Amino acid sequence: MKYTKATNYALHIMAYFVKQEGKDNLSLQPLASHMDISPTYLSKILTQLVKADLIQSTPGVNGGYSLRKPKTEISFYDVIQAIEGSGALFTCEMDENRACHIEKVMRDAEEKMVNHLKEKRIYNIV
Amino acid sequence: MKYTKATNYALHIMAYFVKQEGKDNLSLQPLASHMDISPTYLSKILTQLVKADLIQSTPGVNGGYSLRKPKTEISFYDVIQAIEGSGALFTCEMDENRACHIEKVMRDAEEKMVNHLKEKRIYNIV
DNA sequence: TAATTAAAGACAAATACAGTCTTTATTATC
DNA sequence: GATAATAAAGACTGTATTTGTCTTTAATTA
Repeated sequence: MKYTKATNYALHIMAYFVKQEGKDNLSLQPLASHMDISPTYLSKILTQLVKADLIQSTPGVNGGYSLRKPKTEISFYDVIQAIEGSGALFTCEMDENRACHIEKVMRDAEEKMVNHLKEKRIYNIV
Repeated sequence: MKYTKATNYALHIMAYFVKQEGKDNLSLQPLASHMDISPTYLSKILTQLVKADLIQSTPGVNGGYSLRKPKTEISFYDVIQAIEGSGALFTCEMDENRACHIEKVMRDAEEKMVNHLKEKRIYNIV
């Protein structure tokens, strides 16, 4: 569970979709102006959200993007995982074979963070 | 609280110091062979631990490094902070002025991880 | 004074991230 | 069927961070 700028964009984008739930498809250009991101960069992030089945897209005239699931089912974790994957923050590459006690503590710590992100839903903050 | 390879080295180094507590100063070369890190790179990490007052160093013949505090007082957090500082993992740069609700959730999540790292001591795992 | 040790800082290579540009594929409308 | 509007894909560049090396300087003991 690492974070980049794209993570932040994705979370803000999803929050916007949750706010606009029920309205028409949102297309790239208006979204880009509203979020103040370049359309091409935004496009890459949206494509990742589509692949993770959080939103759906339709090309062509009147196309755009819209939520795929009920808004109550979308956690912070879901969104971040869509962008960053689910790799651990910390990996010990020293004691290759045997279990590393340090890694264990670090993973347990990260798990507490992740659990919080699984509990919190996007609609909790719109 | 971000992590790099240097974080992992530092934690393993401190674990070794805790194990060796009470023995003579450990100097760079033996430490480097034991940890399998290049001496010059190790030196940079040790210098950071010295600056954070976790260990102390003495130059010259029979010099080296040794623990600065009672081993029961050294948390994972202390070590990581010495290497990485205490910057947050996640920062929202969008809503410059007003508080960002997304950032709030992310910071709360991180805090749970950090609290775990403050509770766990190095001597717990040696 | 010489030998041993740590500290500091310049430097290089590798990696990851942010962001742009161009081309292709799909859909609706005329 | 042609055209316009839209998303998807992929190559590419610039920048920042991290890892690691090398060289020089400073401190301490014998």
